[in-house]
Amino acid sequence: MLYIDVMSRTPVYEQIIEQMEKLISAGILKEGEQLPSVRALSLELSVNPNTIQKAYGELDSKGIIGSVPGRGCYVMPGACDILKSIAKGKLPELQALAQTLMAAGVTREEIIRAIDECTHTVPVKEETK
Amino acid sequence: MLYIDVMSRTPVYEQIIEQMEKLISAGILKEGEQLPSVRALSLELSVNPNTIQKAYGELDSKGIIGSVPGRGCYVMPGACDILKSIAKGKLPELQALAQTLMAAGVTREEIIRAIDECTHTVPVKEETK
DNA sequence: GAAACTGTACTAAGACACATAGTACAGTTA
DNA sequence: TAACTGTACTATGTGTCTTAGTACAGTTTC
Repeated sequence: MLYIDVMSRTPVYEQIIEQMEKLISAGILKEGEQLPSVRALSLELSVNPNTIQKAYGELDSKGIIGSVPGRGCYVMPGACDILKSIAKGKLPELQALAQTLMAAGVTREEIIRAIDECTHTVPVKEETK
Repeated sequence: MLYIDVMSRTPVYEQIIEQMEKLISAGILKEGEQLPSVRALSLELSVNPNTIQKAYGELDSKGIIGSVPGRGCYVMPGACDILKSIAKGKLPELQALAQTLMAAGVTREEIIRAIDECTHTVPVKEETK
């Protein structure tokens, strides 16, 4: 379900956050659905329970998941809306990258073509098997 | 000439590298031109000379600048070409970001509009959120 | 030649984030 | 009661980044 790259410069807990958010945005983890427990996921990913807890804690503070002591963690209703507004907040990051590329001589068309290339093939919506 | 954000998560030496590369791409630092000395820049930016040396060392190993012991560091001829090819190598990074945004519900048009917005009006400056 | 610059190469130390390890406690469920 | 759940805490190890200090060799200028 999740894949951890221990060699990556991005911390493990952030990788977990990013992938959980993608699963929720994609509808693979539905609103109201229960997440794997801290201990179960730590075993599955071979990381420390504290690392999972840190990831879950941040998702909780964002309002994306809700934690119920004794019961478990659940995807909050409205999580997708929150994720979309967070995503819009990341547009400046994309703008900065685009600016860097164009300053180095990459053209607007090359950038847009690259975006179209990678987003055409993503099967987030039509999934009827 | 350069601005360091000590609160940033990106290391100081990387900030120096990025900004030097932008200055070279923009033609503000021309090929063949001499860079400020390690010690002078360390005083100007209030960082340790070792930090400057680390930045210069990486720029050197990329072939963007050349170091001559006793004389100084100079922008290498062909630096802009190298920078452009490095920039093209960063397209996957931009693709990944675009994919994340679109997976969260941001539309292709919103992304392209954001890119056009920032690249039309901003010359070479950097804008950190 | 001397002085003042240049880049370069070390070692040592501190700060900080990340991750692991272990323990403990309270709430929920079967 | 037993087995799960989240949560909190301390301690420890590790790696990167940064600073500090020293030293050496080459170049330039006077």
